[in-house]
Amino acid sequence: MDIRDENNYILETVQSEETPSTPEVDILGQTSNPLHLPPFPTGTPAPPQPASDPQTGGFFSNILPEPAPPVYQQLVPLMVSAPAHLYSQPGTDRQGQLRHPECNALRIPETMTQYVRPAGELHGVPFWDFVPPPPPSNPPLRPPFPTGAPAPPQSALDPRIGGFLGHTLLETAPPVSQQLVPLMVTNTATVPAHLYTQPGTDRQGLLRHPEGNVPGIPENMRQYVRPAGELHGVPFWDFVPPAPPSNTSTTKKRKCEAKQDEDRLYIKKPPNAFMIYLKEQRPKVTAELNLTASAAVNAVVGKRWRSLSKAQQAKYFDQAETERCRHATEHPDWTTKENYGKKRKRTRNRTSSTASEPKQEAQQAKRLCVMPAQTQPSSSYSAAKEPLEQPQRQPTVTNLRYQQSACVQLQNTQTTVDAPVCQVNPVLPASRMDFSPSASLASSAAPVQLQKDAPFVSDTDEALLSVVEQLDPLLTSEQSQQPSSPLTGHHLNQTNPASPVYTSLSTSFASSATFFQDQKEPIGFADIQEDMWTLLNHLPAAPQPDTLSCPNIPTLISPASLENSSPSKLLASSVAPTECQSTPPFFSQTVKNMMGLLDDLEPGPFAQPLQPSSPQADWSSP
DNA sequence: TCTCCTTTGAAGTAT
DNA sequence: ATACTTCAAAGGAGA
Repeated sequence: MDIRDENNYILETVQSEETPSTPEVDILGQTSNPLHLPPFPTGTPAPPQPASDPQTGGFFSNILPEPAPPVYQQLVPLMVSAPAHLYSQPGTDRQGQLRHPECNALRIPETMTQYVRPAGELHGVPFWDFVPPPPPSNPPLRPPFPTGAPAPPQSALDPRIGGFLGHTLLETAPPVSQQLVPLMVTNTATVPAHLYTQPGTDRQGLLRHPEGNVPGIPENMRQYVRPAGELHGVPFWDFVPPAPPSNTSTTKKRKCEAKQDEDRLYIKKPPNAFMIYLKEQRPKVTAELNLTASAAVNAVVGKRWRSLSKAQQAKYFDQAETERCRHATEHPDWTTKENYGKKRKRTRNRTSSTASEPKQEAQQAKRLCVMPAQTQPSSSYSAAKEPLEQPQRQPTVTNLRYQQSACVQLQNTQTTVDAPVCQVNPVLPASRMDFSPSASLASSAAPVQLQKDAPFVSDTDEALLSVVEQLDPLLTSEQSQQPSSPLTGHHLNQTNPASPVYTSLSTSFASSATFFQDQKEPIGFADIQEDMWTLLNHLPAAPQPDTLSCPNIPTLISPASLENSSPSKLLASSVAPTECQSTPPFFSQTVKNMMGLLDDLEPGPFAQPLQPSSPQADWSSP
């Protein structure tokens, strides 16, 4: 009789007979289906398999006796071997089952002894194997395999651990320093070395015992393992805690621990998105700007990072997430906490030194908001900040110096479309902007907004950043690459450098234009478009351009359509959202046109600095 | 030789 | 919950 007949026999038996529920067979719920990966236990019990599993045709364990492999094959020993107390702590029993008082093992009921036979011992705990069922041709002398057995434990292909459990653990798992959870150790770190390999094969290319097909434990790893027992004659290992120091005196113990701490492999943090970007951009910036100082290079890269769109940054966030997952897989127990204090000298020195206090304050202040004194009436300081976030430090005499110097720098610094070091109305770069209509209105209507990231720079910071700005023509060109584009910082400053709308427009327009020139996908187009329309609808009437270059849609813009048309109407009429959404290059052209319109605009309301006390300024009425 | 500088983001600690 | 701190990379500069 072939296997198909055997399966039919078992299924028929399951369907025809009401199988008794025997919850005592905790250990017997292991699937022995050789087609499945061996469900090596990891200590976390999986929910029971539903009895109506379409794949198995019934409760899993009901067909267990059928595919149980002969023990001598040793192919999947763990599929049928499990510690009886797998899911219970000594002295407890969630299932209310009888247990051996010493080893906490399940007592095998008399009626079940015919199904199992000893397989070996691990840590003195007996393991059992299923006994192959009788030939199906005979009438069922024994009752069908009882239901109610638990589902198989988790697969050994735990994504946190990886493929070959024993191999991976030996390489990456830290020594287990205590045996408080022996079964956890056993379940995760004790594994038959040949679990996933056939005799004579080795996916990992490990040396193996010619008979037991066991990978040789590397010499430098022997200190971390010790024999745990044998199943079917196959040795199992446990990770062991590092050998305790021979001298137990506290001092020597600490020294030993310190030594071990030093010797322990230092696992670095996985890089975040910016670090990946930094690593990628650093050589480019170094070459382009002929910079050698890493600090300056990093500052440039930081600016470029902020100028990226969310979509462009997403690539690096994805990479960072991948790195993070890989890191977690390789070092499942590692946390960033382990590296704390390893590089703390710098901060310790800094905080302990009074001489560096101004710099500390400058560093601290860089995280805070700045309200420039010279470009903003002093009386408006409180008014400006009142409804907004309060700086963490009042402008005392000490830090006022930095505040003022920062403002001097504002005038001397060639303003780019990026957020300057210190600006009247800090505006987020386009990449950080919320392009929702509400946010757009809010940003344009209440532009005087204290921004946490607005730096509060020191003299040296200023000097460095000033140099950086001068040394980074690429950034400026990147953000206003088009020679025809009027949206250069210089031009905007001529119009009104303090205009928040212009800053916002320049930032968002330039970034949008650059973005859409490079972007192959219309990511976020609708939002940006909406934002631009919102802003344009609040612009004053402007001299009409003679022509509107829009080669992609010549029929949409006729001379007639230009009559009595505001820029917003022009754009609204010329740019159909759905059309643009599918044709980003067209939108890019539109952005250019919008820039042209902006260029031709009179200063209008921007001639007067926006009063911070009137956040709901009506831009449509000059 | 060691620390700082400089950036952003993630994660930890402190309040 | 929020603010603050530390670390990840890099290499020159300065103590």
